[in-house]
Amino acid sequence: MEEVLVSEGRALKHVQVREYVRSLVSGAAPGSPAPSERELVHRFGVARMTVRQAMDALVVEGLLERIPGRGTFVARPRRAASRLTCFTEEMARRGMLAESQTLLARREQAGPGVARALALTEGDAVIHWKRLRRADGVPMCIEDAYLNEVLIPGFLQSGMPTSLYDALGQRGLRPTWAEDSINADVANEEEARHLEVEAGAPVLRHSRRALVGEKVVEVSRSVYRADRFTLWVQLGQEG
Amino acid sequence: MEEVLVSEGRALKHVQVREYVRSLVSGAAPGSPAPSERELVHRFGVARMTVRQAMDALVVEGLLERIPGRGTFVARPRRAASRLTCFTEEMARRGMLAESQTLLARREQAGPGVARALALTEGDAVIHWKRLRRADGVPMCIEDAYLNEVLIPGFLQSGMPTSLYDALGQRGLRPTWAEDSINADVANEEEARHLEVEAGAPVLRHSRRALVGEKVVEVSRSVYRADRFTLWVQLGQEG
DNA sequence: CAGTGGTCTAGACCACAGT
DNA sequence: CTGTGGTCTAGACCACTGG
Repeated sequence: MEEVLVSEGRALKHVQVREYVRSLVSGAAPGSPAPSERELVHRFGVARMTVRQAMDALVVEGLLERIPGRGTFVARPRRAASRLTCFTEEMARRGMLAESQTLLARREQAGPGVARALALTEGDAVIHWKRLRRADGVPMCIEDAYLNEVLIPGFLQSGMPTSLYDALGQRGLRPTWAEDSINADVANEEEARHLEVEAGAPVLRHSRRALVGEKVVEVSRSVYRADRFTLWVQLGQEG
Repeated sequence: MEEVLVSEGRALKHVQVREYVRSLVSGAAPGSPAPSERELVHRFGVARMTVRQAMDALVVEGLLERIPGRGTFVARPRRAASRLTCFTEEMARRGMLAESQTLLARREQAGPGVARALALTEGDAVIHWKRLRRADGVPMCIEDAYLNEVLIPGFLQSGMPTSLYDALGQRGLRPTWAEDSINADVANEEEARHLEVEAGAPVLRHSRRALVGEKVVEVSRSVYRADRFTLWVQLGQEG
């Protein structure tokens, strides 16, 4: 929760120590030793509690692991639940090149369904963006998204990005939460034409409601070619 | 990581403070104030850093929230990612009654694929359990599961449970991690017969590899009627 | 203004690892 | 044995909040 900021002001000591240690161990192999607390006390001329505050943050973060009597070490990366990604990022993760062909991109007034999903009032401005998505040149999915216009003024004019979540992130609006539903269906005529399959071919239908904090930034429906796409989810017990 | 234990020994002070505060706020409404740090200092006769250590743990845990200049308050429950559930639990969550018809339940020797998935050696003993699952009487899915026999000796003899994860939990083996894959397909003849749909009807295919710690306890493939079942997933940014 | 949490100091003793 | 992290003390000053 505590953050950097204050571009000119002096940095807090525990932040200095924390970032120093982070830079030391970034890229280090799991199991590598981090500096001992007392060594950092001498190097920075601070109290040990200050060093511990710095190290605590990195331990909670999962970067370091303490072993009493031995020292502090780089933790092996904890199993990570599925990252919240958009199509572009997901394809990149799979080593594929994502391309995008915009079928529709305009400002609209929210209808009742979209307004409810975006937690807006009917008639509020939304951005409607429909794209055909390819991976390594092969049609993969049709994505039909609505964005809350109030949160991203000038989005349509700013040149449409490739990676939606990356673009949102640059505005501090990268989704932190998503509610997805997934089911199976068969392609209708229009979908089949775009996806270059036979009508009636199996498809995966994916709906998403993406939030940043309490604000809904995106709702979308996507239809994926089942012969080209399998969804992967990794779930942990906690949150 | 620090834990209670030492049934006879004296409890650590920060643990005493932590558990005192936890008991105070358990059941309290979000936004209710917790005792101030200095109040706890006086009540327990400890240093403020000790109190802060206790409170820090509860803040990291998500139970408390600090507001500088105001105080410490009961946090509203953070959004929870999808719980790791089995069919029985998932149907219960939807307010439906899960029933189960065993199609096959026996001890087998692991074939190459199952052995790899369960992190065993080919020929190791596994439990093969195939069931037709109904919700409110309607066929919903066919689940074909393999369990690591070594981890659950006598499972077949102990009377098959309704909720697999509940039964595993009673042996301390409730999965804490799952790797799922989901895609769309059409039902083959046998599946269609069991699910009481036409062959070629859309279905959702769901594979799971469920672990507790580092041990793989279950691998399964399920096929769901797409007209009766939609998968829901809630994802957070972190883990 | 008084009260809160945020940061920080300069020590201390303990249990435990490894040599 | 030395060095490590785990715990704890008794203060201090700060920025911020609310009345």
